[in-house]
Amino acid sequence: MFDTVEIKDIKNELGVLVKALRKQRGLSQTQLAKSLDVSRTTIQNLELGKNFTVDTILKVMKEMDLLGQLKSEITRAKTHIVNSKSMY
Amino acid sequence: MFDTVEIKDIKNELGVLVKALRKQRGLSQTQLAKSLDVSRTTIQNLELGKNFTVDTILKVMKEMDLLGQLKSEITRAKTHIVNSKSMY
DNA sequence: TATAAATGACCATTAAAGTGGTCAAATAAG
DNA sequence: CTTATTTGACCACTTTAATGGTCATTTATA
Repeated sequence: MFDTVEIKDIKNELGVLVKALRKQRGLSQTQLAKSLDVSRTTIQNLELGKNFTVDTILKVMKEMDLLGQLKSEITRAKTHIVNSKSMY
Repeated sequence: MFDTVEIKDIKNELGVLVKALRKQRGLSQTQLAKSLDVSRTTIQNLELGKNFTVDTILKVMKEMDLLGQLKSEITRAKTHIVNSKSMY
């Protein structure tokens, strides 16, 4: 019914998304890296689906004004837990 | 109007969320760490809002069956980009 | 088409995440 | 209350993400 989503897939998807967001704003990897105070290699690895830290992805999301939305999602998830019966 | 969300805040929120999910399933840090094949220290740092890698959080989310939802969110975000005029 | 800019790939080095261990304090269970 | 379990805090060590650089190839621009 639902095929299993792999961690590698998610990292690849995130990379593609970051690249799209960057292009949308007309920035090169070098420009984005500079404004986030990270190296171009870090941006490159992120976009290519390698492993990276949350700090890196959150810096990108902050630059793209996506932190508020993320916080909302987390709050939503938390509410969902509180309202659900344990099941375990 | 909107107060700025800080990266540190998001990491703290994520930590609280992971802890809640873990408790919901009645697991100790040691048990969760073992099932994800990471150290307890890694789980502890994640829950306490320290820096960590995406692999770590994605392992947790996979265990909690949250990878499908995350993929949906990413797809949604991508669609949003495609449909929006550049503005930059 | 020629030229410039951007990207992917690689490499040596540095910084930091992850590991496995211990111990004291907090929480849960008896 | 007493005991057992869990958790937060450290610490030395290992692994790996991040850095800064170069170079070849792809893509955009004049």
